Amino acid sequence: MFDIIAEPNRRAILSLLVSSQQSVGEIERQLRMPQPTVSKHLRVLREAGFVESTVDAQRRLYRLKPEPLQEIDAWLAPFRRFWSAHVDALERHLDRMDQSTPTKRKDKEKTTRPKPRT
Amino acid sequence: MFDIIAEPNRRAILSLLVSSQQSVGEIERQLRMPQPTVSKHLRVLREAGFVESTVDAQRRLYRLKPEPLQEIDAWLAPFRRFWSAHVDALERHLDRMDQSTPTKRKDKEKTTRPKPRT
DNA sequence: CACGCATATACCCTGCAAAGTATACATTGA
DNA sequence: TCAATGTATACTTTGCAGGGTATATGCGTG
Repeated sequence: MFDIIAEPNRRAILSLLVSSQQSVGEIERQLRMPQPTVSKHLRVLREAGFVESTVDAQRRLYRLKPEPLQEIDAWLAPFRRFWSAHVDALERHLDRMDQSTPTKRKDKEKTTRPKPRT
Repeated sequence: MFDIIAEPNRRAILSLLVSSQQSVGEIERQLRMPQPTVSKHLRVLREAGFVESTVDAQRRLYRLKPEPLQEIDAWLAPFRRFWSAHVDALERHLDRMDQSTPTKRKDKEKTTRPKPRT
């Protein structure tokens, strides 16, 4: 599942399909990649359940299926909890620093403060 | 970035680190993988910014850094919109079904829908 | 200082995934 | 029926990532 989205072309295809379903030829033209490449990646995506296709005459229309990406989203959940906790801690820490050492700052190592936005 | 988390051992390491920082040896033991493997994956993770390390005598303590995973989370955003839109549409559809056929219900297994693809 | 523990790195080997090219298959329309 | 279009697949080649083994490096301790 993670291998699937590791491939940049496949991610591009998925991003294309998020707006609406597309035929192989449309994907081929928009992403400027050779047709066999598109077909092969679509096959991988289909077999992994990321997309499904319907037949429209000679064309095949591919559309997104949400489940696999939802699973990836689910995998991220513990990490989301992790970093939101850390943003909170950082903000509390910086708040205390700001009032306890308003004029001096050591900057011994990487005390460079990045933008603490989420 | 996506290549990084495509590797199962690396995902395991990241999942371990989400609870607290760990030394190489601790990771090695908990995941039952050879030490060079752990070190090599940690190197990849460090160079990609997923983890950072501090020195504690002969040990090195590795801890999670949130940014790269946050970017992956951000990449998922459009897809989240996609599938929630679909859930909404499905729910609206089912709502209409519910009021258009209000009296007839096989009140065996109540409103259990036949596995609607979310 | 020498040893032992903890970690990193060098090296080789193997498998596999992606690209490219050519070709097969299927559907439509004349 | 044939040609054209649209898509899938077969085959080969190549690069690279990951594993295994051995060894190097660094840091405490007797």
